[in-house]
Amino acid sequence: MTISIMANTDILLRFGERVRELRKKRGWTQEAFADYCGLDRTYVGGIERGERNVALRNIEVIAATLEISISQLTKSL
Amino acid sequence: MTISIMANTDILLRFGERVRELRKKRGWTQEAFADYCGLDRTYVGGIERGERNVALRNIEVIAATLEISISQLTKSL
DNA sequence: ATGTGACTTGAAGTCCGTC
DNA sequence: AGACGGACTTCAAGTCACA
Repeated sequence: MTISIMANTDILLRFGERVRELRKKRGWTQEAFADYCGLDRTYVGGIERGERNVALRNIEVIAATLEISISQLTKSL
Repeated sequence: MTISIMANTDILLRFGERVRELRKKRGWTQEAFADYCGLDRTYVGGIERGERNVALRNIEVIAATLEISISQLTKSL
């Protein structure tokens, strides 16, 4: 029995899916979102695909851009 | 007026203080905690001093070792 | 509008030690 | 028990051209 649909998959994939979900909910493209974050478009793409082991400072930037706390951003992980 | 005592200070410092607080609450030394995490003792020391921009995989390891979720670990940040 | 490979540079992370 | 330094290796950060 699973707690969440994202349980038991890699943390980077789960984080990426979460970011993508929240970004899309706001109707933003990857490119626009990357601009808001002050990050490169391809870097954000890599995060959403679970290829980047994002560090705390960028996690903070992403949460701030989504206007939620880091705790909320990592809620379902 | 401040929301939290740790607001407006660097995210790395806040994270480090949070880790230190939770580690001490469990009565663990830095070295023992580092061993449990499978990380280097000097690295964990650096994290607690706010000198390390910890990435997601290690945040997950730290949370798991403390037996809490990442969301709980980053609750007060 | 996004995925991907290749790349450089700076920081993550380890291992030795001293105070 | 923990801060801190030097030297080292691995990896995250950040960018680009092209599909």
